[in-house]
Amino acid sequence: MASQTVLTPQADDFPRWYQDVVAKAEMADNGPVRGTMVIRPYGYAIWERIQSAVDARIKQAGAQNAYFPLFIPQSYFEREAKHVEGFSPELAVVTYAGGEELAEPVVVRPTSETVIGEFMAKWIQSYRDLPLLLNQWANVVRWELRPRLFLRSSEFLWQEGHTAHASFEDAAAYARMIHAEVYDDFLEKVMAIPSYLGIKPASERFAGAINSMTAEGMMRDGKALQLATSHELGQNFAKAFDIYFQNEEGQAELCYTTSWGSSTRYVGGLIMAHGDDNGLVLPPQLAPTQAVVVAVRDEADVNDACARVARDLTAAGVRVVVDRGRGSFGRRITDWEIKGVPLRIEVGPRDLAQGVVSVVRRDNGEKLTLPLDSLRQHAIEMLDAMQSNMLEAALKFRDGATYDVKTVGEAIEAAQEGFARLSWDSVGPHGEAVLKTDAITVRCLQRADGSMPDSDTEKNLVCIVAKSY
RNA sequence: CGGGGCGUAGCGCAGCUUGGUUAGCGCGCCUGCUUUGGGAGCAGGAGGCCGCGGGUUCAAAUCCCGCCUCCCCGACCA
Repeated sequence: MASQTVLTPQADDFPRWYQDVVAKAEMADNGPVRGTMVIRPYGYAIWERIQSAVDARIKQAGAQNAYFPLFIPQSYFEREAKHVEGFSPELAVVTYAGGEELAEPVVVRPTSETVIGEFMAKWIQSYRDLPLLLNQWANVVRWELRPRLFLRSSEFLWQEGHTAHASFEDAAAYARMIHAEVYDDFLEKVMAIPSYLGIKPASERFAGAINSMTAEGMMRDGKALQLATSHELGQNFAKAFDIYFQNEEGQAELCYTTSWGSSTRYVGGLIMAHGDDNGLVLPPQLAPTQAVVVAVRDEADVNDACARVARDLTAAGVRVVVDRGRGSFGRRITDWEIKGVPLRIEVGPRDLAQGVVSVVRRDNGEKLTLPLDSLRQHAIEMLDAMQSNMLEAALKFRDGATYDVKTVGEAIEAAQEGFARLSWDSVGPHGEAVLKTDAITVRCLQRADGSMPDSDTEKNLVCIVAKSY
């Protein structure tokens, strides 16, 4: 009966809390090879909902799904100097297969710009073939030194978009559109995570890009997490892979390409942006189970009533499961809380005698006693309210922990508990080096009004600096 | 790669200093009964190449040598 701490409190040890949640909510396990991850059914169900929401937006943006191979000839990587330089340290390379040494080693893809570039060159002949808008859902491998489940694993799942365009302007506009209408829209509307959108300073740019955009979310411990990224690749990959098209005058021109990606890291962000000391808190739109109907006791009347409630809510489009009354009540509801299920509907003999049920909201703990006949409508309203409340709460938390400062010294102080925002001119490459000694980085550059700059050479930019995952 | 630590049941650990024959504890798991409105109680039970290899000894989880692993802190990334 005595309630003890099930999870390490966030304030005691945030990383430990994170591990506890991942384990106790049955989201993932470490794989047998260091840095690999087993995604368990509950974690995968969340990922599938993320995937479908992101995929729908990608298709809305006009891109089509395709699939390219896991194995890439090593020579492809060597064609783009910056790209090979950036990725070499984390490549997994197959040198032995089929019982013998391979003539040319094969790289396990860490990202697919190179293979896809090769095929873009083959498929693009004329300006009529442009823009070419591709996306793939795949696994990628980056040999990580410091792996953490969902946040940084040696193998992870993601989507990577790759496009080719006839002009710099068209490529830039498309990458920006993806960033705003796929990533930011998804993060805000579905994940309920507000993010700072901006461009990366040169030091943090993708290997081979001319410009990298990012969406930076704030976690509950005040650290930053990069949740998505979009790159303008200029003509770098087009040159390396001969991606030419004939223009309307019949002359050969190099394409401009983009790439953009987001991954299972979303799940880590979800945990850390919304979770509390009782576990996960899932935005209703992402929750595999939106409401659990908990039978207080394992009795026929109670179970029958639970089944009726579940049927009613399912008919109204709510994702429901019934928890029949086996095992102690306290244990069961604690488990549902750890899993972050948005609504808990408790049905017991005392409720039934009065024709009511008790409904508890996961995000704010609000508990209501509602008549059975109005439950359906209230449940839908509560789910909607919770979805928008979570975004508001996250926004308030983030804004409250973002400090406007003047100097690098003040930024270091502010970054101990949140984000610091200051003029980019007062930081620059030298300031970045100073910040780095405190494990703080420039997360992104923005215009003073918070909008996305055209490039890092724009005047009067501000930067957001923080510790990060 | 440099510094620090760990390896004993599914998980978390004790035992090692001062060797001693059936290797313990908590959680979890199985069976039964009683329970069930905030992590239930009792009883019974299953589960171990004590990281690997060698050595010392009548006897090694324990002492010695070698190796391996994983974790934590300093250079990259979705």
